[in-house]
Amino acid sequence: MKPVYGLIDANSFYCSCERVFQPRLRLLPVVVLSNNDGCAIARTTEAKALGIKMGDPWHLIRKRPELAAVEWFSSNYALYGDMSRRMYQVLAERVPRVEPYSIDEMFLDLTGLPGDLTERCRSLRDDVRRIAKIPTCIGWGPTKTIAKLANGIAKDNPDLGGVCDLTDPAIRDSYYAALPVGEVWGIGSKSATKLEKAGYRTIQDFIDAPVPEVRGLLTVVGERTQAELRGVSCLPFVDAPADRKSIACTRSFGRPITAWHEMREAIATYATRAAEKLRQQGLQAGHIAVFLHTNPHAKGEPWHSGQKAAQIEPTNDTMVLITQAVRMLKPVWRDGYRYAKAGVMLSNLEPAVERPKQLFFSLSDSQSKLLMPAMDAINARYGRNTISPLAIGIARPWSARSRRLSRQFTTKLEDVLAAQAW
DNA sequence: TCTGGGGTCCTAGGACCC
DNA sequence: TCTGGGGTCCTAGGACCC
Repeated sequence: MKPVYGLIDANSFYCSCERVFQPRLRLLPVVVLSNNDGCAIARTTEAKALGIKMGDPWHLIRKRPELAAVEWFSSNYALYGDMSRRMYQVLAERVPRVEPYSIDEMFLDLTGLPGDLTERCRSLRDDVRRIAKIPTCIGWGPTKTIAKLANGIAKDNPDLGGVCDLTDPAIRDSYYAALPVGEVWGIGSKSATKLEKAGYRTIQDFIDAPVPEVRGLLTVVGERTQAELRGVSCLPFVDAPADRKSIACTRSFGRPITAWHEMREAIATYATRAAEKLRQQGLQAGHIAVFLHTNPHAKGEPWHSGQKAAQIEPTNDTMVLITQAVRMLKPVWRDGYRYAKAGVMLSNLEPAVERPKQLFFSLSDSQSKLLMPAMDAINARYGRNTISPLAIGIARPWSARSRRLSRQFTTKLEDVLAAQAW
């Protein structure tokens, strides 16, 4: 049976999440900003129409007079993550196999489903809208790459009613001839430029290019994309998420850090957060890396960046990871610079199982086995950092800005909307 | 004048994605 | 004053080994 891959993707997902609980935002231009209120990372149609681009630095563009009425929000990941879960729920109850791809996108296995696919996808879309309150588009075809393309076409052509079927090769060809190769999933700006220089401008040009040449320009990755566009499925449906390979916590600061004790706090904070993520996923890390750097955009300001990494005895203990991270940080820190960002990255991940290791173990090993779960339980119940190592500081004046954060409408009891009827 | 071949593992860097 | 964060995969090159 020929496979049919579908891709459902939320429209302006973060903005749509904000609109669910603030109906006044309907029809208004809305943007959601990245961490630290830095860049625009989600825009509604109305905001796009005003010329706001993905990744535009907000502090630079907000001064434009025509943007005065734009509603903007800091990222509220607790809300978006929960809305994503609801979206998944609706789909999982209606489609045999759903593969989450990102926070706002899911692949659907539509192979062999009875009835008219267009009707089915329309009603899926309606259900997500009605139950999870999120507007979406759905595209489908014989490969994941084609499904992605179909989804993009549905987004760009409102007259299609939010769905696009690229099963028919003749219909595909008409789009292939008209669309630039950079529209394809997996062809980024660098690859698009390479292809254009070699004379391949449209998707059709790319498909017709000799395979060895594609391989030479874009390696096996490009070769695979080309095959997928030809209708040969190379990217299978994945039922279970693959094992994580790395976990990171990196942040820009709300203001530059110039003092060692603040940088130490920041790294300890990131190590703490990374360790929490490790334990949530039942993993431990055998490799840790830290980095810091000054502001790459500040012309004329002295630049410094540093990084250091090391293998460690596999652990997911917050205290151990803080100690290691700070130890790694010391040699890369230099006085006299204005640091803008730092981070902690953990890799060589493995399941956190009991295993015989060092010949000499300390008492703290067995203590932390009790302490970490207790800390996690308390913080899960009463909120992040209800209890935390003192190393992460108390006030954290360097932490990221988040000046217009909406409420945690769905995940925090105090933030739930109240309705009154009488 | 002459200086092997083949394999593995690790890391850094680049490109991509959302 | 203020320009994100978190992932994946691939390749090239070096170290090392026999």
